[in-house]
Amino acid sequence: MVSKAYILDEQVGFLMRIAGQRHSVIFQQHVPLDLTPPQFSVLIKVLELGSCSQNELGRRTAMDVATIKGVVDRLRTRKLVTVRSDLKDKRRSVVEPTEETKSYADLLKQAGLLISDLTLDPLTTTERDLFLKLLKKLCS
Amino acid sequence: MVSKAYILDEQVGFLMRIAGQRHSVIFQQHVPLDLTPPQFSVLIKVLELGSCSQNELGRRTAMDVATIKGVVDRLRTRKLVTVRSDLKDKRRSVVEPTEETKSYADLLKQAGLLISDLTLDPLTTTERDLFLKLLKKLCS
DNA sequence: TCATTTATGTTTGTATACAAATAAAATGGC
DNA sequence: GCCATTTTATTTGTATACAAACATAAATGA
Repeated sequence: MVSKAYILDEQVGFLMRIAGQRHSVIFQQHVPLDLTPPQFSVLIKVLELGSCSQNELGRRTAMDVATIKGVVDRLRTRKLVTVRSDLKDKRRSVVEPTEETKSYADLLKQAGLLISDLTLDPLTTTERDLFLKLLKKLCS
Repeated sequence: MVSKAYILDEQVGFLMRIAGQRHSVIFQQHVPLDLTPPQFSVLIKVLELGSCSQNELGRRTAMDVATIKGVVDRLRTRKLVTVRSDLKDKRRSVVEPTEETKSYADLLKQAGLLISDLTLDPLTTTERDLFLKLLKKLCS
């Protein structure tokens, strides 16, 4: 009774990790301000919302409470966001983009589009749409 | 001059991260021995090779030299691999599976197949093949 | 109102992930 | 054989990622 072959390099989890590594390299080469992907996500989201509690920001960018705290802390240290406590709900930390960050808004979005484009470069237009459609199905 | 819309939740990098999170949950629920994905990959690879230097193991599982060191160290602590220095090439650390690990080989592979299957569950058979084909294209 | 539950944030600990610097050993070209 | 280069491994530092425990504040229900 021989078990079915298990080729590590063909498993979906392994391939997603490798594809993610390639994406990281592209990201790092083209992102402004030396942002990491999580930092970039938070800035984009807080620019979109204008103002948001730290925990909600975490949920909207799919980050754990402990993870979002670290990311926000580092963005605050770099003065890319401000953090203040909410007077109406004393539990909440309100995160907002700084003026400097607002001035980078367009640049960040353009870079984001370029990074996505370069990441999907090995695929044709048709394949890209299909890949994104299937990838979305694997997100829940 | 308005910049094109940038929807974070539709970017390939963001979606890959979310899909990876879902995969992680499935992985954790079904992997034997409470292994992490990198630990699992290393065990599978070292079972396949029988014996391998630490750095080569890293290359074969797409891990940085510093990362593979930590993974191997933790597997060694748990007595799932042995590490000895190569007499022919004194730079090398030779990593090998323990007897216990060998006895788990089939179980690990079966779990790996199940995890991949559950991860791809939202897709039809045709979609799975297509997704994996496109994903491979995005790996280099 | 008051006790229970829920929500928000912090802290600690473990495990990747990778850049960069270092050290030691092997290899290649001459 | 000798030197420059390459390979292997270690160490340090930074940044996710997440579980778990904790404290505080808000909401809820009887």
